[in-house]
Amino acid sequence: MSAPARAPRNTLSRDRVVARAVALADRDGLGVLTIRNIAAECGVKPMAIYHHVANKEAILDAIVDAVFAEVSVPRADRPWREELAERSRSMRAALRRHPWALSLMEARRNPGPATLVGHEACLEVLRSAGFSLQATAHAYAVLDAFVYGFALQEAMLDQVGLADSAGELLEGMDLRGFPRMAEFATQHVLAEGYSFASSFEVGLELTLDALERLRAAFP
Amino acid sequence: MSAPARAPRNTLSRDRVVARAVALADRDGLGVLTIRNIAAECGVKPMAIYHHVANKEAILDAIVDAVFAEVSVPRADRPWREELAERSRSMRAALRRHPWALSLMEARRNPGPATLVGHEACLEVLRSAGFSLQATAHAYAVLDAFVYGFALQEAMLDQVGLADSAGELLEGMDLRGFPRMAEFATQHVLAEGYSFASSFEVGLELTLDALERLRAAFP
DNA sequence: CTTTGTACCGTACAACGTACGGTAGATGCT
DNA sequence: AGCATCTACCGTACGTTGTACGGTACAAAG
Repeated sequence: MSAPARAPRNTLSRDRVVARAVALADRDGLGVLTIRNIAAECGVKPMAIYHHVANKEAILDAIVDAVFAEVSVPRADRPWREELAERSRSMRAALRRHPWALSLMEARRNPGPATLVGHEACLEVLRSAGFSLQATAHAYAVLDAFVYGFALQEAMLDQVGLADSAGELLEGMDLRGFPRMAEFATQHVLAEGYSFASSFEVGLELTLDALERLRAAFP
Repeated sequence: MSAPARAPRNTLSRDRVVARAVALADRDGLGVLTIRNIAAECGVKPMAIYHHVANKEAILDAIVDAVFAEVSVPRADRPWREELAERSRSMRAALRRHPWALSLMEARRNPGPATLVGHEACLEVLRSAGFSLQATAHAYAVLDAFVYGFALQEAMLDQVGLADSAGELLEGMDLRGFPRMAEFATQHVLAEGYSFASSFEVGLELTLDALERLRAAFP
């Protein structure tokens, strides 16, 4: 009789654990992201995980940073507006691929390398474009607020089930007493070609316009 | 011998459970928000909770709505810009009093009455101010994105320990290789009178300016 | 004084994170 | 070749979680 199914050696590594954890969260949500499930996803028994990561917190830190690693890093030698627009689109796309990242981000304590590199690059772009320290602070705060906030709203809308045929949303929710929401739902949301996402580009351009004004206002 | 310490009747109610849960989360964070702790906070044994709420999910739904209930509701018979500014400030303040609310919001499935009332009022304000349905959709998305996103950043900064004397932050973090962050930290963050919060008013005004443009652009 | 309904409680269970110690396969030394 | 050592994976166990199920005591009603 051979030994009872021990995994071959070196099936695991910190990076593999993190990658499988990301895949698991993408597929089934944060709720099933348990050490036992991650281990199973890696084809390994639970306690094997702990030889590659300190604890579950470290995994959460790592998968958040993995999301940031997917975001395009802006370059200071090209026009700041296009670079920041591209990074913003890229960030929103990443947060949409990994909707669990937002609720995790808020509670993380340790930034992680990809996060830091991204911050550094954005600061470099703004400073190189002639934003003062004041203007940079305001600009970065305002732009990130828009991107994070928009992604958060998209995540919330997903939950509330706008993914379902929006007609059903109407039936399920009782809109008596909410005439404006009813109007909005029937005449706008249900209209041909509506998508919440379309507000992103509109808002992004307005926000970038605001940054221009910020640069002038805080020289 | 009398019975072993049974709580007097009617010590509990759904509202009391929710209120104690909010207080507990404010004091010690989401991590300790367990049924057992909530029960203790209410002076009651764990299973008593379940006679007033269906399950923990229902409590989470309820405390999120409790936060929204603290936010000022804008009035359509006054200037839209001031009303929405006031609501935005009020929302940010509420999310700062209850920083756990943001991470919860993303995953909530059932809006709750205060949430719905708030939405209705904002739509009413915009529509009454002459925003078209298109403009209203974009405007509401952009404004809420800014407010939620700003609050999210404030929550993240709290976690990363900007609350500590910012000098310590610098020592703890290794900023070699991140010259712009170093510059930013030493010359701006550490400067007299710096506060991240000051970007809120700046961003809010810019965002409200953007709404004006939106109204004109989508008639 | 009994009946009934409601509000609180005790116990139990499956699933969680993880401490602790064990074991097997690879590697290095002689 | 034989042995020691190191490393990577595993089994067991403990405390804590949400909550199903059934019990119990108090209040009101008849």
